[in-house]
Amino acid sequence: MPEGHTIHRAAQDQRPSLVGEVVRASSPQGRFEAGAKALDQARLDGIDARGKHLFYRFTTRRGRGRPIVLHVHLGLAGRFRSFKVPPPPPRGAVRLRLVTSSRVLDLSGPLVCELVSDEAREAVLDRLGPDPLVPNQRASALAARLGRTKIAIGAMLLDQSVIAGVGNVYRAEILYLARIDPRRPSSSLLPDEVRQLWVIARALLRAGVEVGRIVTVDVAIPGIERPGAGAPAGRGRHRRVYAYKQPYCRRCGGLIDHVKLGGRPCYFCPRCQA
DNA sequence: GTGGGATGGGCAA
DNA sequence: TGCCCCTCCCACA
Repeated sequence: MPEGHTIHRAAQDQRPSLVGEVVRASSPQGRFEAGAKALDQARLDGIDARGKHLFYRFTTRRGRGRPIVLHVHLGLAGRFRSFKVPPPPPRGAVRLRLVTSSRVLDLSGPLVCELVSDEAREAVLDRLGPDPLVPNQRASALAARLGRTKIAIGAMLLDQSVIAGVGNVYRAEILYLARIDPRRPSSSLLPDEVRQLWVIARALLRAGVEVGRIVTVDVAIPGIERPGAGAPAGRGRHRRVYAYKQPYCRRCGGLIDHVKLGGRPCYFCPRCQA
C-alpha cells in the first residue's frame, strides 16, 4: 500500500535495528544478486525517505569505506517484511534480504531496487516536488508549481514533481477535505486554497505514518471541519476514507463520482466539491 | 485453482 | 493514451 506514508514509516521502523549495523545481504529470488553481493558486509549509515523513494547509505568495509547507495521504490506491489533472527524461509519472490545480528528485512516486488551513484541519487531528488513529510518543505514550493498551468489540480497532485508522496488515495482525500473540484485548473486556485491543500496533505500523511496505513476519517486538521462529525452512528461509521472508492458522501449524503485525471480515477463529491 | 485488481511509473505509439 | 511490468491477495468458481 505504498504512498509516501508507507515509505517514511518504513524508514522510521527500519532505522533502529539496521542503521549502524554491518549487514549480510542476499537476493533469494536471484534478480539482485550482483547488488546484494556488493552490499554484503557493508555498514548501513543511514536511511533517507523522500516522496515514494528510499535511499540506504552504506559504507563498504573493504574498499576503504567507499560509499554505496541503494535506491528503493516500492511501486504498486512492493513490500517489506521484518523478522527476528532466525528468519523464516523467504516468502514469495524476495528481491533483497538484509540480515543483522538481531533482525532480518525482506524486500519483495519493488519497482526499483538498484545501486546508484551520488549523481543519480541527486537526479532523483531534483525531480521531486516538496514532500509534506520532510521538515522545512513549504507550501510556497507547491504554489510555484501549480501557478503556471491549467492542468487539472487532480492530475497535478499525482505528479511527483509537483508534490512528492501523494498517490491516488491521498489526492482524492486531500481535495475532498479542501472541497476543491479535482477538475479545476491548477492556476485558478487561490493562494489560501493552495496553502490549505498543503496543510491537509501534511496532516493526512503524518497520520498515515503514525497509524501505518491510510486513515483520513477523523484526522484533526487546523481550519478544517471534520465531515460527518457528530453524525448519528450507523452507515459508514467504520470508514477509513471519505471519498476514495466510496459509494456516497459523508457530508451531503449524495453519490460519490469519479473522473479520470492523470490516468487514474479520481473520486470526489460533485456537490461538496463544486 | 484462476483471474482480476491494486495506493506506481516508464515506455512506445 | 494505453500498455506492460512487478507481486500479492481477494473474490469467485
